[in-house]
This record gives sequence, C-alpha cells and structure tokens, in this order.
Amino acid sequence: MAIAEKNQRKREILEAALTCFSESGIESTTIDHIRAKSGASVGSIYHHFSNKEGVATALYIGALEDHANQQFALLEQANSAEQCIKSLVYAYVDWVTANPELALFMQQARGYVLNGTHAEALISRNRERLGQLLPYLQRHHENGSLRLFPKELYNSLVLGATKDYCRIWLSGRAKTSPMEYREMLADAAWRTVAI
Amino acid sequence: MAIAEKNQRKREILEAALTCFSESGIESTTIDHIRAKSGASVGSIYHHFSNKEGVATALYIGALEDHANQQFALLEQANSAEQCIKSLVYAYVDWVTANPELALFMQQARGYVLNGTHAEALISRNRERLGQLLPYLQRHHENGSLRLFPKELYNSLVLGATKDYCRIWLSGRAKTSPMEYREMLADAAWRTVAI
Amino acid sequence: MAIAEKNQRKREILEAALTCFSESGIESTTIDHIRAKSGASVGSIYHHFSNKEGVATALYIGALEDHANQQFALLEQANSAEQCIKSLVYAYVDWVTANPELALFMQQARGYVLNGTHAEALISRNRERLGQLLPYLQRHHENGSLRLFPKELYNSLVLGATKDYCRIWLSGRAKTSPMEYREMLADAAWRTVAI
Amino acid sequence: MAIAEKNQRKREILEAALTCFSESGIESTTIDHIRAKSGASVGSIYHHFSNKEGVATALYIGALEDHANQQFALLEQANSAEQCIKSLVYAYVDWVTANPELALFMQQARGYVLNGTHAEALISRNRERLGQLLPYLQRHHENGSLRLFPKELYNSLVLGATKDYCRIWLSGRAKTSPMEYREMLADAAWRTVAI
DNA sequence: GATGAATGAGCATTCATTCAT
DNA sequence: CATGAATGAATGCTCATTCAT
Repeated sequence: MAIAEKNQRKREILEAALTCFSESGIESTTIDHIRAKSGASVGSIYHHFSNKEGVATALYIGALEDHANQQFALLEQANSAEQCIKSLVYAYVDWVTANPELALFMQQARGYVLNGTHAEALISRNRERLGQLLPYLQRHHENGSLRLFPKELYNSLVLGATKDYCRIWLSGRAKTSPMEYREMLADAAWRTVAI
Repeated sequence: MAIAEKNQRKREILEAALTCFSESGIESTTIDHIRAKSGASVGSIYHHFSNKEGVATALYIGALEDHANQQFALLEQANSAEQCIKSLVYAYVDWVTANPELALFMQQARGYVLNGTHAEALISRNRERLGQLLPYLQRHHENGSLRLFPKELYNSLVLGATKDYCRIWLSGRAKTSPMEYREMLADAAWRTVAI
Repeated sequence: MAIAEKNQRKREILEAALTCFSESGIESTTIDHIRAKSGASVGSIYHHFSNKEGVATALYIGALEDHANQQFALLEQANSAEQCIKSLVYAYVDWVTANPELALFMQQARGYVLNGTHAEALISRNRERLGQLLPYLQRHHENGSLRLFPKELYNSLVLGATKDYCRIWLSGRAKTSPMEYREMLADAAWRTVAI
Repeated sequence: MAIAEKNQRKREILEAALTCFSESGIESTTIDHIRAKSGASVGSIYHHFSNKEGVATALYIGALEDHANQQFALLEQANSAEQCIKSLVYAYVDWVTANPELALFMQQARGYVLNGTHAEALISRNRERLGQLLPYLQRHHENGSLRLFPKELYNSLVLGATKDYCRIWLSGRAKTSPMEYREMLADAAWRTVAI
C-alpha cells in the first residue's frame, strides 16, 4: 500500500478519499462522500486536514514520495546507460500497475493541487527530485552512450510513450496491462535515446 | 481560429467558453462566467446549447474535427513510412502550437465530456477516425519498413513523447515551444517504430 | 414604512430580513430564516443582494437616508437656535418611535455593517451628512446663543440622553415611550448647550 | 487591570477572551481563538467555564462589579448634589478610559449575555445596584437642588452624553480621550438636572 | 486539572437549470 | 431569439461541545 500514514484515522480518511477520487474525480468527490466511506465525521476530516485540498495534497505528496523512492531503488542497481533508461520505464510501469487508483488520482491531481496553496512547495520539491536524477544520467552522457537532447525534452522522450499508454490503460480505453508491454516500452525508450 | 461556427452568437459563446475553460478549468467555469465574457444572456446560452456540457462538447467535437482534418491533409502527402510517421508528429505539434487554448481544453475535456450524454457518440466517432488512419500505416507494414507492435501500443509509441512534451509546455512547466523540437520529436518517433 | 424599494421582491426580502434581524439579532438570523419569512428562494435573495451583509447594508443605508431626510425637514422649519437643537431631538424621537424595528436594527448594524465591504462608502456618506448639518448650527453660533464646545462633543451633548433612553426603551428595559418624554428630552438638550 | 481572578489559568483565559472579544466581537470569537491566544487547551476552557457564554458572563460580571465599586467610592466622597452628579460622570469616564477593552466588550456583551442562562441573575443584580444608588440622590432631591424627572429618565439625562461620547471614542470614530472632556461632560450633566 | 481528537448540526454561498415575459 | 429573475439541491466548511485518556 502506497499510503504510509501512522495515524489510523488519517490513514482511513486518505484511503477513503483515494477511492472516491479515483472513482468520481476530485472535484466531483464531496467531503460527505469521504466521510461516508471513511467512517470519520466531517469534523474529524477537517481536524486532520485543513481542507479538501489538504486531503488531496497529502495523498499527492505521499504518492510522489513513494514513487520517487522506488525509482531510486531501481536506478541504484543500474550499471549501464541502457539499464538506467530502462529502470525509469520499469519504475513507472511497476508503480502504476501496483497502484492504479493512486496513479489515476495523480493525473487529475496535478491540475487540482498545483492551483492550491501548496503549489510552490510541490514545485520546488519536484525540482529537487529531478536534481537527484540528473547525476545518474550524466554519468553515461560522459561515456558517450546517450544522444544529446535539450534537457527539458529528456523526460518526455524516455517516458512519454510509457506515460501515454498507462494513461490510456488507466482510463479503461486499453485492456492490456502495461506490465505486459514493460519490455517493449523499455526497449523503445532505449532506442529513442541511445546512440 | 479553430472554432468554425457561422452563427455569430454561438461563436461568441464558444470563444468565451474556451477562454474561461482554459483559464480556470471546465468544472470551475460557471455559466455565469461564460455569460459575462461572451456578452450573451444566460437564457441565450441555454437556447443555443442545451447544457454546460453541450458547450464543452461542441467545442470538443469541433476541435477534434479540425485536428483530424489537418492530420489527414498531411498524411495524404506522405509517400513513405517515415514521412507517414513524421506527419503524425507534425500534425500534432502544429495543431497544438496553433491552438494552445483549445489544446489545453482538450486535455481536461476528455474526462469531462466522456462522462456526459454524448460519450458514446464520441467514442464511436473516434474509432471511426482511427479506422481511417490504419490504411495509411498498413500500406507500409506490408513493405516491412515498420516494426511490429501490438495495435493498441502504436499510438503511444509514435506520439507519446510529443504529447507529453506538449502537455508540459501547455501547462507552463516548459518554456520552449514544441515547434522548436518538431524535427527532434519526429525523428525520435520514427526511430522508435522503424526497423 | 421606512423601507422604500420599488422592486417588490427586494422589498419583501428587506422587510422579512428586518423582522428577523430585530427579533434575533443580525448574526443569529440565518439566510434560511429570511427565506422562510419572505417567501423568496435562497437563490433569489442572493440574486438581489450579493450577501447577507448586502441585505443588512441595504437596510442600513435606506434607514439612514430616511432618518436624515426627516431630520432636515424639521431643521428647515427651525428659526432659532433653540428650535434647531430641539428639532434634532424631535427628529430622533419621532423616527425611533415610528420605526422601532429599524431603530433596533440600526444599533446592532453599525458594528456589523462597518466591518464589511461597504464600510468606507458609509463613512464618507456619514461625513457628508454631518457636513450638511453644520451650516444650520453655525448660523446660531454666530448669534452667540450657543455655548462653545469641541465639535466632536456636540452630537453627544445634544442627543446623548435621547439616544440613551431610546436604546433602553428599544431593548425593553423601559416601558414608557420616548414620545412621552419628547419635550423633556428636548428641553434638557437645549439647557445643555444654551448659554 | 480590572480582571481580578486568583486562579492563574482562569485569568489567562479571561484575558485572552477579552482581547479576542474586543478585537473581533463576541459572536465572531471562537473557542479556538481563545485557546490559541490563552495557551490553554479547549478542554481546559470548558473545565473552568462551562460555556463560551460562561466566559463572557464571568468577564461581564467582574467588570460590572469593578465599575460599581469605583462608582461608590467616588459617590461616598460627594457632599453636595452637584458633586454627586459629577461623581457619576467621573466614575464612568475614569473606568472607561482605564479599561477600554473591557468597556468595548461591555457594550456588545449586554445583548449577548442578557439572552443567556444568567440573564435573570444579572438583571436582579442590576436592580439591586441601582437601589443602592438611589439613597445618595434622594438626599438631594429633598434639599430641592435637583429637578424632578421621571425616575427611568434620570440615568439617561445624567450619563447619556458621557456614554455616547465614550461609545464613539471606543469605536475609534473620535480621537480625543473622554478624559479630556471629563469636566465638560460633568458640567453638562449637572446643568441638565440642576434647578 | 489538562489535553486534543471526535462529533454533527448548522450555515453561507454557489450554480446549473427553468421559464415567464 | 433574447433576457434575467427565480429556484432549490448541493457543498465546503465552522464551531460549540463532549469525552476518553
């Protein structure tokens, strides 16, 4: 379970919220839905999270953290440029298929959360995470095994296809799990950026 | 302008709605916002479009049509597998950079419109359009110049990176116009599916 | 009736609100109380007044206007310093006894309305009204028939006792109508500021 | 400091409440505001005072007591009708300028506290206090140095102007401290009721 | 005495939609 | 076709109060 929260009540609320969000979308989910599904009272929800936005943000940050951790775990085992690139695809596919509800939520959440009060905190955190990623890749640039691309294009080239298919799958428009295309997507990613 | 509507009042409403939608999101846009921006009355909006959903759907369908037309115009000039694949990228980049407001709207709209009354009509229309696309590609499959992939993966492999970067650009997280990366993205797409 | 509003619906709402406000206080009156008493719908209330505060402000301004008009009507008939001063007391007593609900409301409203969005408009309007009052009094200063006091003290010296008794009467703590003490209060006011 | 309360925690709560009340009004002040300002916990507030109303009432009664004491202290030194009347003004002005926060609170509190559970206790206490006042004045009536007025009008005639100006000053609408007008107000009061 | 999590009735306000003119 | 007043269900949120620890 990607929702790591010690306090039981908070966890119950977050889990209920996640289900509601991924079933009906964030904006269509009402506090009362979350209340009904979580068993907590309205007041309790507001006691632990200041806002509906607060609930979404807590979920969002937790998921981001979780995904980043798994990504780094895989990256650290990679010994070549190829393994490195493929790790990124693996990490994405693995996380999405392991947490489809959260993954679906994350797609809607960006627009919702990034308009809220916590936008700046999130953006700086994201930058930081990206900064941690770069050293891994740069190592291989120097070896000459990676094509040169504008930095801002890299992520899209490596993960674009994977993200797109995952999105389609999560929305129900494709039936086959990304897991089955894991290698294919990793190969394609590597082909895209390899010399 | 991608909004082709002869009736002036209807066009005014659609244009106002588009601006509102892309500024604040579809769900956060109220009929009253559209009324204020368009200069039409509430009653008039409901007279021309039966619904808020009706406004969004009209916009959505018009944009889809427009994009498809441009896509086919480019595809018809393509003489090789490579030109064919690249045309798809070009068409996407060109349309998005020419209609950024509409493009932003389309991303949010899918979720909104596909829950509404017109969902089925849209889905079948989409299938149809995809059906029109296939002959172009199949021609080249038979020539053996394209890799074999599961059909449902094709779109993501070809357009995934492009769509991802466009999304980032539209959201303001990247500054460089996709237009500048048009060739790079087209090359990458071709490299991904070429033998 | 001190509520002069041509639009019938608006008047119904204002009258209902006044009754509620003077019965239960402004803060304790809910929009739903006003809705029930006025027969209008919630939406209609918000259509005509942007706010609960908007309702209170409309009432407040209307009452202020009405009282000021009556005050000037009396003042214009006054030919001496004494008549002038007494007119102010008469106007106050007459208005309060003629509009006890409104008068009660005005006392609570000051604190409520003057914190809201319209505070500044009200303050400047009040200053203006006070400005119109001064010429009447100054005429008599020059005749030497009035004691000299700091300007900011004048109002309290002339009307303080009247206001205080009216307040007590409105709150139910005194039973005798201020109307019965009209002359006594006017005499006292005159004695306070006369040479 | 007019808040005399031996128990430190209770005093902290009362002082915090007073500040909140006079800053934002009684109804707008929440238990949580008081909690934050006092440093006590919600539970602690409810332990010491059974209610929000209980907090306000404690404050109200304490202030009433304090003011009454000062009033009698001055009255007892008065040897003539004139000194007696003026003492009442002095006591009022002195107390208000010494305890502006409390004074502001008292004005709002009447309406709030007199609707609550303790209303009757307060009213009878007030009557009692008024009863204690009468002998002082009656002494001078018999001497013929005071005008005859209906009993219920007396307080307003003597203190009306003073109360009114203090109210204006407390609300910030007048800048000059009542202290500076102490003699003027006392003279005016005397002129109003003297033969 | 102290703490703060939990409760839930209550409230102001929003907004899509209808309909008489 | 156009207008905008009217409707009322729905929603996010507040806050006094209780109570287990």
